[in-house]
Amino acid sequence: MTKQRQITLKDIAQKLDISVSTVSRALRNDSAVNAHTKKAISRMAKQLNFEINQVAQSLHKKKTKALGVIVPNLTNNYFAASISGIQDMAAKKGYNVIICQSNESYEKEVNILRTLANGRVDGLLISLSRETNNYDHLQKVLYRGIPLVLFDRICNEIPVSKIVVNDYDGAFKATEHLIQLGRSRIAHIAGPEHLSISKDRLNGYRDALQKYGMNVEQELIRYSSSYEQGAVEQTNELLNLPSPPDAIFAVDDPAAIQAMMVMKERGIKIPEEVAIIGFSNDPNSAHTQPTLSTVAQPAYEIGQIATKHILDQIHQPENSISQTITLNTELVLRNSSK
Amino acid sequence: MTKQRQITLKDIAQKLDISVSTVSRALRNDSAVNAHTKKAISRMAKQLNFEINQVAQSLHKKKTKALGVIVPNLTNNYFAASISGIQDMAAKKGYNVIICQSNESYEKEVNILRTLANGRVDGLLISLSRETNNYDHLQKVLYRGIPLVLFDRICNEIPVSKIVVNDYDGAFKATEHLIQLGRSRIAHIAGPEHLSISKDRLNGYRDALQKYGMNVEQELIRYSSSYEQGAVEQTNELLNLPSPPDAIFAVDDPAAIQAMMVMKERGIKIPEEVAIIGFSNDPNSAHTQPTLSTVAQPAYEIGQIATKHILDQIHQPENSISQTITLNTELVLRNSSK
DNA sequence: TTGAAAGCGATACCAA
DNA sequence: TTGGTATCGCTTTCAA
Repeated sequence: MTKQRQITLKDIAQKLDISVSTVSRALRNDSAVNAHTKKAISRMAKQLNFEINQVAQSLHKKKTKALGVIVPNLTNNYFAASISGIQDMAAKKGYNVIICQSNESYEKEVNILRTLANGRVDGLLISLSRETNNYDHLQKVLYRGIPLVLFDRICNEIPVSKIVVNDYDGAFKATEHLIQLGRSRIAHIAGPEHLSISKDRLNGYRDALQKYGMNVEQELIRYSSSYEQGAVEQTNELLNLPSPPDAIFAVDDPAAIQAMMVMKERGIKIPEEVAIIGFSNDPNSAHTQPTLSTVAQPAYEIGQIATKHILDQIHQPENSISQTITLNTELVLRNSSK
Repeated sequence: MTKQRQITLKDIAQKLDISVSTVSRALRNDSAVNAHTKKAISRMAKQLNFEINQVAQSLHKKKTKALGVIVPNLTNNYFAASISGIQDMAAKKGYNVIICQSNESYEKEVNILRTLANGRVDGLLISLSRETNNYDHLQKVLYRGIPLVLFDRICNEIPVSKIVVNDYDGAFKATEHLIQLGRSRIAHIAGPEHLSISKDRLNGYRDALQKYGMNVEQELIRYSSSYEQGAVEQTNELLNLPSPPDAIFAVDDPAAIQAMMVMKERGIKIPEEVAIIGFSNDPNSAHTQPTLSTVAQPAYEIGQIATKHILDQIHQPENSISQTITLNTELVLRNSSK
């Protein structure tokens, strides 16, 4: 199989003995081209199997028709769903999506951002790694005039559009639900301390307790140390307390599911002894035993909305203002909190 | 915030009153550049916050340092894990990954392929949509000399490297396991008919039955019609048979989980009345009630290997031969088949 | 060791 | 309606 050289405008021009400019115009359906010429050109293009070179086009137009996406982890259902939303919306608008995962590493995030920002993409959608608590890399991208939108794992230090769910409200509702179930020692398995989602969910939890006149006990709030197995450790700590919790609100479904595994191993009855509720409505949560109550986040929609925003910014950079869009969550009650 | 113009080699050259060529050489650490000049250039580059324009570089080199990936669906755990493997390996070798989903549509797959192949990527990794049974679009890409590797959802009609698991063997082992459990009416919830994975798994199922002297009954083999809810229908059909099955081998875990839901609704005891086993070792399968037996596929590794292969082809197109790499599966026995 | 100039492929301005 | 030419930013050959 001989590697076929790429067909260019020049090839078509030479075959038809006309100029490259005319070929270019004709293929873009410029009205200032004779109908006959146009027809001949498009016929020849088809015959030669011509496909335009997007790289050359990008260089000239300074537009790549590509969006960059950086997420902590692709295998997390939440991010997979968001990306699916991003990808569908981008495709609809004629954009490609370059996806990178930071693997929860700040250093990787910085590197990826640097390479993506070098003319490869017209805009960036980012969900921050759990390690990220310095935002110079984002600031740099902004300074270079590249549109940027944060989603889910955002930070408040950077003035860009952000798409999030109402984490505070979701956490509040989840905690309130456990209270109304009659639980009195409600623990919280918290997320990485400096992430805004962790803070917001923790605050929702705290405020719900306070609204119902319950104490916020520090020993019932546990932060994870490692990402993968964090909740295992936290759950064990909670269950080992002299006075263990009778309910747990976990920062996300993976954490909740880990907690459930620990409790099952220890023979603790869910929800009779300990009720539990997660966050994110991971597909897994509908299949656990017992099925897991959770707070549903519209992941796919977040991806779509974030994409719509970045495209708006790309197409009309002048009249686009940074705004934070907060979507609502929904309590999904299942058997783990009955 | 004023949009900063992109810094180019020319800017550095002008500031230092030297030529663009020298700047280009220096930044690539060409030995034929005076050490002093080099130092001055790299200092200036840093000072101006210079980042090379990859699009211009790509145009010249005819290399984009990007790989294209097309999968049917990003939210499927199997594909998410494969992509994670692709992405990690690609990043390690300095490549970006452009990810697209065909949403199981042949038409979309063709379109995506067309746009990606236009100079955007140096190679393509594809897992075919369930609708795809014409391979002209792949042939075209091959003819244009763009390296191509198929993984998981492959076809045998195109002479390229393929990375798959031993679907036949996995299915055989799964079916054999059900037989050894003492089950006598073992059904198969099959995948889309023309996909090679469906065929191979079906054959493994058939041969296992035959090896043990059991009949292959057509009524116990059910193909899904729609993708999303296919297994629901198939399961109901099976359970409504005059003589329903006492075991089910499902083409993948999502299908198996759907089947379990149907059986639970109908009050059928798993595994006492009907044992079930899936395929792919989806993370969900460890959390279902009962936990789901399955056949584990090394999704992440498949992604890594596929990427290694495409990179080999890109770097040494001459001595790369098309080969099919078959990875082994592993039986994961849980409570749904005890 | 350095510079000038051509070229990658497409677009757009200015002339004709 | 068409063609010539400069340009996008970088690389590379040829000459100096």
